[in-house]
Amino acid sequence: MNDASTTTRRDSHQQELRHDFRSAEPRWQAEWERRACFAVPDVPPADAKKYYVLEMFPYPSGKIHMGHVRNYTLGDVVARYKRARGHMVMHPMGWDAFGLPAENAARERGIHPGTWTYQNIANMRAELKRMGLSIEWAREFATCDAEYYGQQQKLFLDFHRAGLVERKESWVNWDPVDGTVLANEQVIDGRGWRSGALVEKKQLSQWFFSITKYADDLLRALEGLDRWPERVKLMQANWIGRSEGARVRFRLTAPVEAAAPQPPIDDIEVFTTRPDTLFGMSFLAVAAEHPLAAAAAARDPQAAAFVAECRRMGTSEATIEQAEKRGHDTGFRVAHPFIEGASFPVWIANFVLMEYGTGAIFGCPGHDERDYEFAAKYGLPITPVVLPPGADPQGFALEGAAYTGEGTIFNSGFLDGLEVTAAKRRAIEALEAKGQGTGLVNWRLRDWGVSRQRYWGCPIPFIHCAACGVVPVPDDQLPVRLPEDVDFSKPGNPLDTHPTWKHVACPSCGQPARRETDTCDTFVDSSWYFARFCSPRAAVPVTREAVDAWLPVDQYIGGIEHAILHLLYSRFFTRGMRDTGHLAIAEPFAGLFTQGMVTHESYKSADGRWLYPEEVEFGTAADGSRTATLKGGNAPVTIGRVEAMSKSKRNTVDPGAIIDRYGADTARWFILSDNPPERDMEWTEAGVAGAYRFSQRLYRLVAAALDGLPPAGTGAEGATGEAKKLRQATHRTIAAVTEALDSFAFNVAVARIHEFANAIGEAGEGTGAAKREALEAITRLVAPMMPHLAEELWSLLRPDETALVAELPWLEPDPALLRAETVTLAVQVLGKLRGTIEVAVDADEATIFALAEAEENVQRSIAGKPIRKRIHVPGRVVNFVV
RNA sequence: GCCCGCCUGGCGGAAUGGUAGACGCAGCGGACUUAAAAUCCGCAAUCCGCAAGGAUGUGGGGGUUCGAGUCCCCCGGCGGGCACCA
Repeated sequence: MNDASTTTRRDSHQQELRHDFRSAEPRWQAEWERRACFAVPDVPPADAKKYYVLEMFPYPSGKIHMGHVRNYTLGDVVARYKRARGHMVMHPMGWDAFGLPAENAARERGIHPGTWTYQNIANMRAELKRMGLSIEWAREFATCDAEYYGQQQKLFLDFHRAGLVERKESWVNWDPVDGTVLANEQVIDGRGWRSGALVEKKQLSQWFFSITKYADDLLRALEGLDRWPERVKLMQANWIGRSEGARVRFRLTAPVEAAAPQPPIDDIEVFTTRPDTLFGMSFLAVAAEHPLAAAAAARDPQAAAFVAECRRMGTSEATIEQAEKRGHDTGFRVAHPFIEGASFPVWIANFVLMEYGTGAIFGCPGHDERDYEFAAKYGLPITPVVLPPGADPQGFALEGAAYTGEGTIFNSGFLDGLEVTAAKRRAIEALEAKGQGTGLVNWRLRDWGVSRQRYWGCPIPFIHCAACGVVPVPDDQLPVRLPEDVDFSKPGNPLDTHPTWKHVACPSCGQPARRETDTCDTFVDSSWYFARFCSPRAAVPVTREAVDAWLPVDQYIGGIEHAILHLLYSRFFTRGMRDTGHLAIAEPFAGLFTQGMVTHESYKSADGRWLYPEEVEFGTAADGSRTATLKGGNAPVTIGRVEAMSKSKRNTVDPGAIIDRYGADTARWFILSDNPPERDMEWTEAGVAGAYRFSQRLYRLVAAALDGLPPAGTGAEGATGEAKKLRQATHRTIAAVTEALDSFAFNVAVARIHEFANAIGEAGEGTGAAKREALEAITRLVAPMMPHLAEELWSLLRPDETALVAELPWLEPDPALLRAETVTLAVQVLGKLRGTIEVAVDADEATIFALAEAEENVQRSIAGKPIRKRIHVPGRVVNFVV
């Protein structure tokens, strides 16, 4: 099979009309670099229109993948387009360089995490540069640079001074064999991924950022983010999870001896959004981590066994909620706040989360699905207290499920007859009057635990002193650097097991003390990097003049998988930095675009092995369907599903190989042309080959026309006939591509450029100046997408021009050429298309109706029936109702 | 389990509530060539029909409307997130 890398020896004319991307792409990249086309000052001049384009920075895994290529291509189109529109564009790049994979590499291959990371960065930087991105590399940094994480430590201390940092107990996944804390993804079916040991929950004292202090503001401010996708705002709102309800105190019928040396427990607090259903209560349930569960476990081995079992479930909410609902009756009982003399059993339940509300619920199985399932399983009573509209209170019974809709309260004493909303209010009033509870707004959002018991992260800058407590590291001792000499052969956190690193003098009293050995969650690193880019070498976290000028990011682009956590943490961090005087704004990202994933077919050999695409050869079966066999043999291969590219499925395509074979412009063009950027795209060999053909066609279109073109600058005004038609196509395409780029419809922009290329190809002789105008226009319209080819074409069309396309302004369409003289209207009868008519754009309605009615096929459909209604949508449609 | 999306020809997709399928990929036919590749031209949702034309059609079912891919309700399939992967 022939391909783009085969040098074909044919007549010299053909040879001449072939775009040699291999020499052109590096040449233009060097020229952009030489002219510093993409450099901007930290503080732009006052009259500059600034525009900050940022793609989510990559984790330096070693090689760029197609997801990166897609992400950075999208961002680069925006950056180049906005620059052409007259903005001063900042477009930086860096590395999200701390994290688990570097430690895994260290354990598995004995390579130092730092060495591994910086090698990966060098590789990936070179690969990204080959894409021809309009990035200002002078701003580059990695989060594992001490210059970066040292400034992060300053922010940590500033946040601490501002009351945004606290220490709390929290639960982690603990691997008892490896002696390490496990990430959720390292827990597989309840076992540690390396040791295979059953994972336990363990309580540790950890560092937290007080994100909940901003819960209300983080929720309200979503409204103002008018250039964010609605679904992302919705996901964030649900995550923050504001709910109105009540805190209810249930008195234990007898005090319970607490497990730890603490005063006995005599009541349990519950949060509920349904105080209206209190009369439907049938049990109370606490989380396995609740003090009352501990008290039960202390005196009852069965309760202890159940609590231990819950501890083996891990900390992931998905695991907990998907597990079968199970419980254990503690034997304790609580009194009902309203029903004199009534009491209910207290259970420990595996679906109650300690982190939400108070870690305890009251169960009303009649009107809550989870409570219903639980009550049905353990034979607990189910009393309906909400009567659906129109139901009969005498004969009403729940049929196999809870009723969670609106209705009227019954079986509920003083609440009877009230609607749900009114009953909630009345119940809260009654609770408050009796001192048994209070109305309350509760949030699902929890404080952000940032402690990680790992080496490859930003050290948390505190020192533990027996005498002085937890003492901040003084500013002049920052950064707290990671030690270089670390031993990954021992279990546990290498910082903790390091012989000397943690032993320091207390900054306050000078006595021997211990350094904090926890490092930061890597989400902290990515929560302010966008601000650091504005003044990347500053000796402070950010310089005010730079961030005040450049922030917020005007267009942020990245994967939908970050819709909640990364974006929420960055919004929190920006508020924290504002309140500690580093910034003036609250919202970091004015515009957000979330791209889809890159997918590919997967392939499996007969023995069930995943195969790389380059190991497979394709053919066509007798029935026309595609077949696949192993290359260099004919062992059958199964073509599997199209799914997200992943190393484990081996359905990956190496961007480097694609650029070698087709060039960066082709890769970029295919990615943009395939589908809308917010959707998942499928990488196909045929698609990229098609994109390559188009790039060559464009080159031929220009190169073949050169000899016949009038000199540059020849006016095309006053053109008639063919030439005018071409000029209309030119200006309509400028308008259409501009609109498409403004709305992220890059695939539509590509389609319009294809149509335009067809129109130029069809344009007849004698269109001289109009043809030059068209070729120059198409060159400049493709420039954000295929920047190297555009420079090459521009140099052919304007050999004497000194400016690069990258330095030219965007084109403006001539409104006079956008107008049409006639318009085609669809003519419908009863909403069904029966014909079309061509009318002058300014034709009056009577003329249009007469013309439409006269149309032969329309006549046949009306068939003499009287017309009851005539509808005319100007420029679109005529509809007759008969 | 909970929250959020997506679903249109063989494939990717286009379409301010107004001619569904633009444009591209793959396919088929033709031109060029000794031949192939490359290139250029043409055809193409499905079914019926020689044609004119008709019927069906945007995951399935229902609704609103003169008119629904688009708005509303229910269902199905696929995907993202669920707080220590990044």
